[in-house]
Amino acid sequence: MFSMDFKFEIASLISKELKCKKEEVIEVLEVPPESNLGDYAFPCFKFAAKLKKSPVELAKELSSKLTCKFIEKVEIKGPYLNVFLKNDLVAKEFLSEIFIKKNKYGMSDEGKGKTVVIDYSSPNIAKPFGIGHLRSTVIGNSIYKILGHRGYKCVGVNHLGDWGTQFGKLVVSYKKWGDEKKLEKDPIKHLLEVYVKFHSEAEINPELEDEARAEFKKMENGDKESLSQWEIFKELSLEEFKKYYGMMNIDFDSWDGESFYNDKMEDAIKELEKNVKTELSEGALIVNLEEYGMTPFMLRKSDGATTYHTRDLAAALYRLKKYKADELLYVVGSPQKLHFDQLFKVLELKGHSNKLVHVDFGHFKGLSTRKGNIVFLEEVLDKAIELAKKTINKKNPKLKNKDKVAEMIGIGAVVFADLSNDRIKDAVFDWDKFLNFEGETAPYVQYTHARCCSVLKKSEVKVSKNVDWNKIEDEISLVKHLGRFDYFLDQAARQYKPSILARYLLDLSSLFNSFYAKHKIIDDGNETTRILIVDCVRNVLENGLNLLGVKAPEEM
RNA sequence: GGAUCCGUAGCUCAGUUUGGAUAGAGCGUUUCCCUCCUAAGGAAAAGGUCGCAGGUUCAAAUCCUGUCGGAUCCGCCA
Repeated sequence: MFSMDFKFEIASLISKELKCKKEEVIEVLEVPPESNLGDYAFPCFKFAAKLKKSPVELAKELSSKLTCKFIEKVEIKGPYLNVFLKNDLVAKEFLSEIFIKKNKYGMSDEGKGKTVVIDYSSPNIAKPFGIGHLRSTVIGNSIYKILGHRGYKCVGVNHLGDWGTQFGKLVVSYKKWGDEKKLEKDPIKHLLEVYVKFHSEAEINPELEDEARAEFKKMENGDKESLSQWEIFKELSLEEFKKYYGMMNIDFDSWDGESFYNDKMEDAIKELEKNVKTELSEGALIVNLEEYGMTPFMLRKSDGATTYHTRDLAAALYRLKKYKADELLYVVGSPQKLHFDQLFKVLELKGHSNKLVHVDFGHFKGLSTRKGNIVFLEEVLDKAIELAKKTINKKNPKLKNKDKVAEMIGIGAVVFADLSNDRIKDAVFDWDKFLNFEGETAPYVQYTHARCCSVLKKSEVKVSKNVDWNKIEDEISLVKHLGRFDYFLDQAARQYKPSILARYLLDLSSLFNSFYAKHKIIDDGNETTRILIVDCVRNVLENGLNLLGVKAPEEM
């Protein structure tokens, strides 16, 4: 925010000299790749041709005229004009702001008055909560928090996969191979077992598929027996899912899953047909999307049953109406790209101009539920927590609340590992990546936070913003990075990429740790200023971690 | 056959949307650094024809075209 002001002021100085619009200068004014090249750089070659001068000439001319109270010096480096700001003024702007705003630092009213409905996590009932579902869950959760911080009203929807022919399969296979005792003992594992068995048996015996379809038809028609079986499966699954959500401190505003829309599909079709032309093709009701280069959007199968197209249409219409949503976000894997392109096109054809975004992400390679080849979230979290506990016992055996801290660290490591890379890329599941506490990991950032807390606790100095700003020297790169929090948050929000925030926190931690190793903070003649910086770093780290859904322990 | 996404160091990735200054991290490898605020840390070394080939430009990892690898999707599963 404040750094934008510096940029703005420099741009207006330059534009005055060049007699052009301020915006033109702002657009090209950049931040140099290295800090020894200054705070802002003006690429003279972008204007030189227009003014019929060589870039170097232009740079020379400008350099003598760029003076103001916050500019330390101006340097010509090739065709670039590099502007250096005065450290004390920069530090004063950034640090005072953080000190005053505390955990509200980085908030903005960017999204004020706008409601965004975010569909995330959305696991399938009666299937294990695998590591594959973790991505949607943690990415969605973080986007929910980040957008909230930027002023949006967020509605988090867990669109449970609790309906469809798969439940026909499940009821049929449970009837054939199910075991009540096994179901009681470990419901999800047992249901997965019979589900996998169904698929292997169906390969030899294809009429099983028909049987499953018939069973689901019974459910749709309200058959009590089938439905009560389904209820049991659903309840058992939800119980387990909520355990994980609790561990990760994730909650939803709505749990309306697929079954919720069961009685809203016919209305949705009618509603759509008011504005969009549908047609019958091979007995199925479709919206032809050929002219948009897409395959048809199928509303009803030839046997009269609705599809997930219909269901997602009904859900979208419901969300737009009920929450008066300005934006709909779907945090769903990239294999469903086409599906959402189709859905968005149909909504557009219906006349909706809302922002519709498929926040897509790559998947873990080589994992598939149908083949029973799956990594369980429970196992990953448990192992991470266990390892964290071991590490604590080794490194800090006197720590209080060991169990609680181990949970913060273990879960943090897993969540962060999944968030820190660009969501679009496919990932190879690797235990070492999730169970690593060094380098670019949550424990690294958490450790940095704990270090800050420790210093603050030991120092006798009271944190205050009445410090000697002239004593800012080596600290300046750290301070400047603190000032960029707003920019990176904005980018993360705009691109729906928590990874941008995660990278920022890693960089901030790295800068702090370098500083920490090089300089003493307590009893070094400059304690008041440095303590303020430590307090600000701590504040931004905690704030940033929270927005990622990771907790920041004070000791570890 | 049609469409989308990915390809950067031994491995995992930033940087590509908005083209600019010697392409950055982490892991692993090789050295150092705890009588001093938490070594889950810090300092340094080694490691790259940015898949390949063209094109646009004063300037390309970044934009365009082609091509090769890998992944994914393409109406009666969700």
